[in-house]
Amino acid sequence: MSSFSDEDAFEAATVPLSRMAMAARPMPYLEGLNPAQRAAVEALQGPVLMLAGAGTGKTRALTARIAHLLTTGTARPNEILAVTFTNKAAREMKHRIGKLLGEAVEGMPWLGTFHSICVKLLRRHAELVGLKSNFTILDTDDQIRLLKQLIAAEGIDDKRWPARMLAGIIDNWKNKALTPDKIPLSDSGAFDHKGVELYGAYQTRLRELNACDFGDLLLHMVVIFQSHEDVLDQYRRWFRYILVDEYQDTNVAQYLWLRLLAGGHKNICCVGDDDQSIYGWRGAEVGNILRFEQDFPGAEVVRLEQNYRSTAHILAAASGVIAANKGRLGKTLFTEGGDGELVRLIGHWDGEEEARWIGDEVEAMQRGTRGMDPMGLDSMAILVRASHQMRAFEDRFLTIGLPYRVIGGPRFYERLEIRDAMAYFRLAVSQDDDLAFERVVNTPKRGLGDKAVQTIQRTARANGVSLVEGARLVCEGRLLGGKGLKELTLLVQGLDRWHGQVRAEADTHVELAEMILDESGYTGFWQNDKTPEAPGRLENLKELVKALEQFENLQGFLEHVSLIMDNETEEQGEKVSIMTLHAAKGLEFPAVFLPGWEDGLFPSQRSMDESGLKGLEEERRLAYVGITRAERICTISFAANRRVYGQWQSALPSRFIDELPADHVEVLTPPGLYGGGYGAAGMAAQASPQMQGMDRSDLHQKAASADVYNSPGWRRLQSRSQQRGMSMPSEAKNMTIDLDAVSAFTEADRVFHQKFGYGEVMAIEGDKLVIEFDKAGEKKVVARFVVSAEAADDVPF
DNA sequence: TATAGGGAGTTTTTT
DNA sequence: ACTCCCTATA
Repeated sequence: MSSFSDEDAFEAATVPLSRMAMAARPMPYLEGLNPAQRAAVEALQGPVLMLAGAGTGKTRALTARIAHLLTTGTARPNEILAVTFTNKAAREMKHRIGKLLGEAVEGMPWLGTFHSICVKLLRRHAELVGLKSNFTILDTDDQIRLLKQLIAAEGIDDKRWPARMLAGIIDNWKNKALTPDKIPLSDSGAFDHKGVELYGAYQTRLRELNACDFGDLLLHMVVIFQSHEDVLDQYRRWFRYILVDEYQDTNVAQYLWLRLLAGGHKNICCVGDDDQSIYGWRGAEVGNILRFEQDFPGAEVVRLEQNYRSTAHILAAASGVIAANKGRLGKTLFTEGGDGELVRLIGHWDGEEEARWIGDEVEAMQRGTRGMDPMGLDSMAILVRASHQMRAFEDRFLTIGLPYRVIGGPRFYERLEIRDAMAYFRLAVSQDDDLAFERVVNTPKRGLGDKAVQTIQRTARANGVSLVEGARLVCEGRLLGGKGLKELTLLVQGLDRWHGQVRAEADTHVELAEMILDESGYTGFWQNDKTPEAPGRLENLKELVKALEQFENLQGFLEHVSLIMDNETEEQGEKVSIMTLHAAKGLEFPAVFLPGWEDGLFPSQRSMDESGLKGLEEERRLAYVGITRAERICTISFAANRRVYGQWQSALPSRFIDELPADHVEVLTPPGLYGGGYGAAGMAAQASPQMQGMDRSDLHQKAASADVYNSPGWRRLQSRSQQRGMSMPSEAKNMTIDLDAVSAFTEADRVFHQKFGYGEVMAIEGDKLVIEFDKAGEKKVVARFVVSAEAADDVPF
């Protein structure tokens, strides 16, 4: 290809041609778009904010927009910068663009996550921030280990000032695009007044190691763009059209990065939903999306409000909750579908019963119930606020043999065995990788403990060489004793051999990887391990080697792996999904269960304590995200009692429950309330209320015990149900709300509690009683859940 | 050097 | 209650 004018000629000839082509070329991707989506697709020039409510066909509009840019000849694939947050979203988008345009579309090289795009850019310009282009990317573990060393070097007590904390502080600064010299005075007290200094030391150390952490990928690029106008200009011309997904999740660094790149042509289209901003705690700034019109004057704002996912009742419930937030851009979701089922609300005695009920309900829905078609387990999901809530469900589902799948959890590449294996690969590629050496020097056990490692470090530092070189010197100088010396010599020889193989490219990199894991003794280490996890770990190692096949060589693999490996182990089989609300964002299920709606748990107390109203509003958005995941059936539940950190605690229903619009909610009666919950009547009712063909109001009449009904939240539900013409259990209605429950007891009283049985009052603390139970030990219990022992004797449990 | 037991922490999570 | 991490101890 001649260096000039092929491109120019192409350009000159194709502009008019492309116009003609535009008229002629079919645009099937426009078909079936609603007017708002179509507007968002066709507004190609200038800044556009696409406010896309949950389930409004955002990805569809976004991919159609890209197809439109390409089909009309407005941009070529490599001129479009399209950014997502996760690899999954990037893959999905690639896939869908491919489908829209047929196989003809050549890969979009600049469609990817913020991080993967920044890595590509940073490898080109690494020298501008003092790195070499083959820098390594540290993950959180490496980061902590490094910081620990720096903290120790400063002589700081890492008990009071843990490395994790410093890592968090530094991450926050990086999220805000603050380099060590830019930290505001107000932050100077951070980490015992040593934070800023340590941050500086950390950055220096990273540079020495030719490494950077995840935050640096963005930060370095922002610094480069800010200080090298020529580089910025180059990319401004290069990326003629910019698209951003999940804009409400961008942090300051990402925002600056985008603004710098879009600064020239301002052809930037940001897609997002301020109501689904749930990542404030990791630096996301809702303000970015709220400010878009100020940042880009004259921006076109398109609202996608027609929802294709949920029934009208579900949308109304979600809208009712989110309406309590202030400072929203405002959207009104609507559907052309039917009302569907009311959102179901149910209170339970405790968390175990809640899990039991949901398990039964899942099975009932699987069979088909109340005239509804049977539903596959894949169609159902349980969404919890915090991962520890999953346990109750796992326990329950295990006992009843209900297949489930937990989404989330540790990422593949974060697993111990994967990281160990990677460290060996890293060392084979580059012997300068001190962090990798530290990681594997005694894994598997080689009798090289702290003392040996210190000797190696001292030797390395004294000679100004890497740890591998230091180890070599230690071996030559026989600075270690018998077994350790022998093992270390073997290790160094192994490293040299593998490094030689990498350079010689004698074997395929897959064979080489297997050889390294084998010869290092790492595979054998897990084969000899008798813990139950060992087989799984070996399996993971196999998968790692398999993943290698997709790359040219080890180097290529290492460059990308930290950014692209994720949990793509697609388990087969029909299973109910259990995951956190955060993990559920972007997903949808015909039936969704939202358990644990209790104040303190959801909204999370910690979130409210730490971030006040802002925190509460983010929790509310989380509730909104949860409800809008449901297509047809949405079931919200709460428990009056729950074990928290080993202590039983009672809680009130979530304040979000009050915000549900009554007209769209149906209050179900908890089976556990019949006949005391654990007696025969309770079990019978609980087993299958629907199957027995009982009307709910019949069941209501049978309710006997109703402590849950004493909570203010339940009383609000009660009055609401009555408005809706439902009848509450007569016992519950007549039950007096005994606000002075505590005063009914004195120390040494014999009492009875439904869950813990008989016990003796030891002390009174506020509205709680400290009770020494005969069987369950000492517990702190809210007084109204306790009756005197004599009274209990009269009730047949 | 390996391991048992004390102590502290315990929302959410991507890259 | 449970887990992780560190330290004292064999």
